[in-house]
Amino acid sequence: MSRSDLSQNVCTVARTVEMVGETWSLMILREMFLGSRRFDDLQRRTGCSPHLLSQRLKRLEAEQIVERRSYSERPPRHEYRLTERGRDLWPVVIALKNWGDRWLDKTGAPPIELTHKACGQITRPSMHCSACGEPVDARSVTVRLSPKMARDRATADR
Amino acid sequence: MSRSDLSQNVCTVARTVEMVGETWSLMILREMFLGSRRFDDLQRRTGCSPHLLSQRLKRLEAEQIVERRSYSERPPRHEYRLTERGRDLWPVVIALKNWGDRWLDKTGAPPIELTHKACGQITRPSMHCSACGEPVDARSVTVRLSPKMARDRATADR
DNA sequence: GCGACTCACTTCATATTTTGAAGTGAGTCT
DNA sequence: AGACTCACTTCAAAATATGAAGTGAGTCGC
Repeated sequence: MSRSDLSQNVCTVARTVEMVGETWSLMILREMFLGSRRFDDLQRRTGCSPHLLSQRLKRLEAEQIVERRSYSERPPRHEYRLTERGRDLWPVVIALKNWGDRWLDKTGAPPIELTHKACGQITRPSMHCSACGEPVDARSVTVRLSPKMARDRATADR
Repeated sequence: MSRSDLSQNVCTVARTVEMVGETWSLMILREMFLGSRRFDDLQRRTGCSPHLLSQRLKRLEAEQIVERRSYSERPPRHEYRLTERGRDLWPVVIALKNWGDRWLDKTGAPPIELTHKACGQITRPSMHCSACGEPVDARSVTVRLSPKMARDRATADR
């Protein structure tokens, strides 16, 4: 199965992975959440080659995750902005950050520090149950697949 | 900059992306969170080629995200299990799922349904502030970079 | 009005990765 | 004995990524 066949998958994780689950797409998203908007900034701060950056931005634009807009006619200048769809990928980047801060950082002081505007405290957002509000992890839930998803996986068994 | 240079990055997001931010690694993780443990199951249910699956599992094992263990001497049989480190990647997969459920699913019934064991309710975990417990998103936080991280990004500017 | 510079890319040759089909080897099952 | 399962490995072809160099519109300083 080729990577792009994932878009046909019933599983929404698979389809999301197909859209943004590439190294440089994730790096571009990180960088945009840190505030970069311009091509050159993205290129230097992510370390991505201009060729690939250009390809990735086109894809992210086609997927309506980023928007390309002109902010000056003369000289002609553009910038890339996250759409609502794009901003909604924030938890993915935060989840990656949390894992890295916990398991890869040796200094104890994470390279990116977040402050919650509303409460003014330094925060490290984590997953909570939407029903009861308690923290949740892999072990605190049970999984149920929709019939369609179960069939999809069964079909792959042939 | 090549993909593997990301591991030298100060940013823990970059380093995490380098470790697990590949299409098939993420698919393997999804599948393991759904309960698959055996090579063949992973292969068929993710759709990954056996060659690549083998490579990815070796990498995930080297990174101590999964553990390979024998569950039968004769016949010789192995299974792969998530370590604690691996289980801690759950929020990444959930964040991908949430995004996909919101933006890609047209049916309204997500293919994977989670139930919180403690409260018995169907749940869709989301990010909450670790300090005050309120829900947080991209717009509700301010970002501060550590001096090292700021330097790292500045250096890339040369 | 010339040369240097910035931004936002594109082009191209080379290198690396992925894909998919086929094969392997230990062992069980009938 | 033959078919089958599991857990892979091998290999060639195809797809993708990398990195250096180039482009073109425009500005800035002298």
